[in-house]
Amino acid sequence: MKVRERLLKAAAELFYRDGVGATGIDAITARAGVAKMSLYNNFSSKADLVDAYIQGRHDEWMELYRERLSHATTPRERVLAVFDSYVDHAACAYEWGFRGCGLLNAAAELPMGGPGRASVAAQKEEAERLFREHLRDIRPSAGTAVDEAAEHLSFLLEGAMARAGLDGHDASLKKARKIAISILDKL
Amino acid sequence: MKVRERLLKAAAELFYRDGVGATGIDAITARAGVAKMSLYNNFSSKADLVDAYIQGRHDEWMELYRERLSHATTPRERVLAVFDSYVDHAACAYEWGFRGCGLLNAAAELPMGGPGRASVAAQKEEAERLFREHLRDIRPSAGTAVDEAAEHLSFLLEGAMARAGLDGHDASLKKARKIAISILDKL
DNA sequence: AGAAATAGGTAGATCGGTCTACATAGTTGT
DNA sequence: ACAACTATGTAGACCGATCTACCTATTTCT
Repeated sequence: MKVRERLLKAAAELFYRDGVGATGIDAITARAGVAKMSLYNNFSSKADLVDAYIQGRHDEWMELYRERLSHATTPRERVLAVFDSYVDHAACAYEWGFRGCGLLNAAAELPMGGPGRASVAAQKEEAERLFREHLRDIRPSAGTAVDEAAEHLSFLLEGAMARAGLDGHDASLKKARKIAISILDKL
Repeated sequence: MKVRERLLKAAAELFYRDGVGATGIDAITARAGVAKMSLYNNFSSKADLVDAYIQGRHDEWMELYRERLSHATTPRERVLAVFDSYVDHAACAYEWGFRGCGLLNAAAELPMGGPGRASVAAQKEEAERLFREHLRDIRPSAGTAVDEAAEHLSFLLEGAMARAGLDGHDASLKKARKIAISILDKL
């Protein structure tokens, strides 16, 4: 594994487990088994590494979602695939101790105007957009009702993830999935 | 205003705006207009101050909720009072720049086993408990349906707060309140 | 008088970031 | 074939700044 990948992997683990601010450069390079200069040969700064971490988590989730999507046959299953991808991502984090959505946790530490928060916001908007598209396949005639339902599902999912992070397990996420099913039933 | 209150007020502003880890004690004492030693005369450590900050935010929210509750006449209005108290708390934060739920943001920075995370989790459980009690007044006969609806509302509310924090305004919270009304209609 | 708060400094660690000196491996020129 | 060059990485010292926490001597308030 190349140096840059080792750095990203080590940073991802430590940023998620201990937080961005609490993780020092030395801890990252030590865990990656890499010289400190190698970090600055691959990233211009710690902030740059943080941005790469956020982008990496987004890509990681998208891959999990696409995998779920490929096995979904109905629009309803495609809606639930978003929930399942969140559960899958939570399962990935179990080995380091589940602490909720890494993107939301990182955003909580980032300053208001920065690119990191914007990336996290974009991921949440994308999840809502996926809901909206699949819901439109279920009820093509509905207009703003679909938009509201997509927002509803997004809030439900993100709230369950926040609660799950506090609890340290994904039970809330699975309950939210059940609630989502009953929402789809009433749609 | 006494020294301890000035410290708590300054800490609350800086912890919320910049995050817990990024805020040094010098910044807190400077903003409070207080000597550095006064901090350690009133709090045993920064971690102790952080715990007091979390407790203070919880109390602050509870007061806003009780104020809303005192003007609610029906169980349905008491359910919505929880949403309104969140909107009220968000409005308090506008002068420093709204960044979402201060408790969730703080929890994102706190280690897993500590008392801070437990306090935050307890606040979220309390909000869900309030939902559950008021819902039970609406539908006393229902059993697990009420529990599920309370969880549903909790996830909806927390998710909307998370999204609102990323957006920097409380529009999502107000949309979640509308969705909550339609949930109550279908109950 | 006595308690509480003040200003300011100190200790010791850690932070992000830079720098030098050296090792290794692959490529190039002759 | 063999030396020279380049790219990449390592180990570790080093920088100024900042961090938490504690200490002392002085002033303020009741």
